[in-house]
Amino acid sequence: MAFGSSSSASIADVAKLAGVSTQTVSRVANGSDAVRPATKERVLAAMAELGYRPSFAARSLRAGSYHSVGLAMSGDIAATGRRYQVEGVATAAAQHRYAMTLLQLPDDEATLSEASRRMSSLPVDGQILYLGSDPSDFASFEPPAALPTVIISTRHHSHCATVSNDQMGCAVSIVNHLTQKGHREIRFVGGRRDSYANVSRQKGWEQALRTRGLHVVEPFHGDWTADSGYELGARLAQDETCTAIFASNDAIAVGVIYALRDAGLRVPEDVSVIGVDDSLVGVIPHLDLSSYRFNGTRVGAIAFDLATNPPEGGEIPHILVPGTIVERSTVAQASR
Amino acid sequence: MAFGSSSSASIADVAKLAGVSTQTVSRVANGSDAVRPATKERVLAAMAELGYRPSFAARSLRAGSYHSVGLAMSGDIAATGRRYQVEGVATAAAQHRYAMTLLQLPDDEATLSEASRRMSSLPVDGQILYLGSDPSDFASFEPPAALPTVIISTRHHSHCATVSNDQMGCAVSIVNHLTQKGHREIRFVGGRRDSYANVSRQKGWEQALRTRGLHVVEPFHGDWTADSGYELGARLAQDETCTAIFASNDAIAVGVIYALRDAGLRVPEDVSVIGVDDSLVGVIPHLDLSSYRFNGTRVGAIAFDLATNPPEGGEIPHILVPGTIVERSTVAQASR
DNA sequence: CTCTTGAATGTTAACGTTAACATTTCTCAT
DNA sequence: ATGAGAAATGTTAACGTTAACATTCAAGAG
Repeated sequence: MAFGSSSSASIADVAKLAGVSTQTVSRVANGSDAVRPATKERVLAAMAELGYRPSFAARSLRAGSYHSVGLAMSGDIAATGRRYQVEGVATAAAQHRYAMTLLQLPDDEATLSEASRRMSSLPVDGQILYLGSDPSDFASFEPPAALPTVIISTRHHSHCATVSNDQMGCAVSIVNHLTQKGHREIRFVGGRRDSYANVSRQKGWEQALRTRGLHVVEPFHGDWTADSGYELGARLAQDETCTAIFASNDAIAVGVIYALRDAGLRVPEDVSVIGVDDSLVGVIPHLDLSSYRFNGTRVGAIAFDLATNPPEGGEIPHILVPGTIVERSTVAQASR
Repeated sequence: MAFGSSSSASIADVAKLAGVSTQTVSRVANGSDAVRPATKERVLAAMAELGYRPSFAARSLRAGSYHSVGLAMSGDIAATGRRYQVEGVATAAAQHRYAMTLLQLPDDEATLSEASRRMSSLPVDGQILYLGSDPSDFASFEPPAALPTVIISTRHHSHCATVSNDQMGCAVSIVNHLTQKGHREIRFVGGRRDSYANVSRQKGWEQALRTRGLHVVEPFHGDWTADSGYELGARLAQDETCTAIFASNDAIAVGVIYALRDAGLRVPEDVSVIGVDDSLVGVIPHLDLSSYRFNGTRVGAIAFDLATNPPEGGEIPHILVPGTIVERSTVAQASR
């Protein structure tokens, strides 16, 4: 058992103990087959005895790359909607045997340039910036030449590749889904007005309705909670013509459903309700809620690819990843 | 604008362009005040022109440390219960201006030794291992001498510092809370039997009841979902004497509440219900659920401390971090 | 004008690793 | 035995940075 050796043993210490050159130790450490089994044994024994740990610093200095991708974030790692994308990047990295360096920024330093500045001195070959919906320097930010940069953002950026969930597409899909079931009076119930995602969903909904020549009723907005959904749902219950409701997230959808039921309407027989994020599975008894599930895994995978293997020239990519509808409860239009 | 320079500029390139020595560039890069303003200007200009990015590899090779902590995980980063601890580590790291290297392991490689082996070649000064509830090599694992190791685990380990949420303490607190309100017939509704957390909570509940000489009724177990909670709640509704229910998580608690109400009981007037994790805030209309909230931030902070600043000798720490009860709905015992 | 002093800048060496090349050792056909 | 060729191992140099020390320079005192 190692004893008192303060700093870790280097390849030279191992070499000396095993009676070989450092290069041979290096070969063993990297699994080269050009080492005699007997020698290999001795080296491995020496490594074990000294508790040898290869120096990442020296290796990557030599190699000129880190085999690691950086992810800069502000706010909660695991807030709904965010978590799957973070997980997606981590999974993509794991699959490529890359490490991932996570840099969490305090909210008051959550700008692209600050994130990039900090990331520059970390061991990463590429960076993925995933800040709040709208960092203050979004337009003016220029990525460092030495570090391939990807922004997770619904907005297009003039210098950086961008990827994100397709918020507009989400709305269009949902409207599609409902119209295919015969619904023509489809209302939108929004979350916070200052949320980019919420605004995009509303925009997509409105646009999809107009394309089809359907009736657009000015939507209500709340604050993403079920209680706010309930309140807005109670108002919508007065709307005699409405047969389908698109809620901007699942909590709102749940609130709306409860309000409709409390107003004597049947869900889904009278009114179909669908949410977004598919975040409430298993959490409410006897409630199967249809929802739109984003594909965070794919967003993460694409962000990883673009950051570690940036396209040479040409267009700057702006990729919107579609999700899918998880159908559990909406029904064909019925008369009310 | 930089143009075509394939690999990043080094300190030597900057020095040459600015007409100074590399040491002066180094001084500027590290904010030393022993550089004349005019010189500093020239160096900064050269850095900007070349898109200079300091080499993490060279710096840490020189320094002998990485200023970074590793977190190895298996499974979902953001599963309930896990997310706050991950976030806690990330936050602690950010506060100390450390980076965090996240290593995600596929489920079939989720052993402590594999995690440690992979982490050994990453740029970290210490590692935090946070695998599933019970990795196969928990008992036999020996941490590498060169890498301070902390395991996030409720179990005690003979060679590694361990930290975790105090599951037993959670149960004891909840029983305390309910007995203080006068409840004496307190039932437990469990999640999955193969979950370490669930088993600990049950054990703590049983122990706390016995200490007080209270009646212990053999608990039901389900699968963590609200539907399973509903089913078990429906059975408990038959239990005429029960006045308080401790559900092993919030979804179960919700299921139980609905079942009790459907059986004609009032919650909380007839029966108080409390859950664990405080995970359902804002997602169910008009439902304020009392819950036990773990202190993941503190678990993360302690894990970070132990990993980056390991105690010299003496006892191997095993720290259980208590959470707090978030009281929203339980009431004093009433007759039924 | 010289000397002293301190500020500014430069030089050297070392951190641990591995690609590229050089050397030694082994194996086997003659 | 001998030499050719292959296999195993060794040597050198370079990756980019900065601490420690060395040198140069500027400014003020005498």
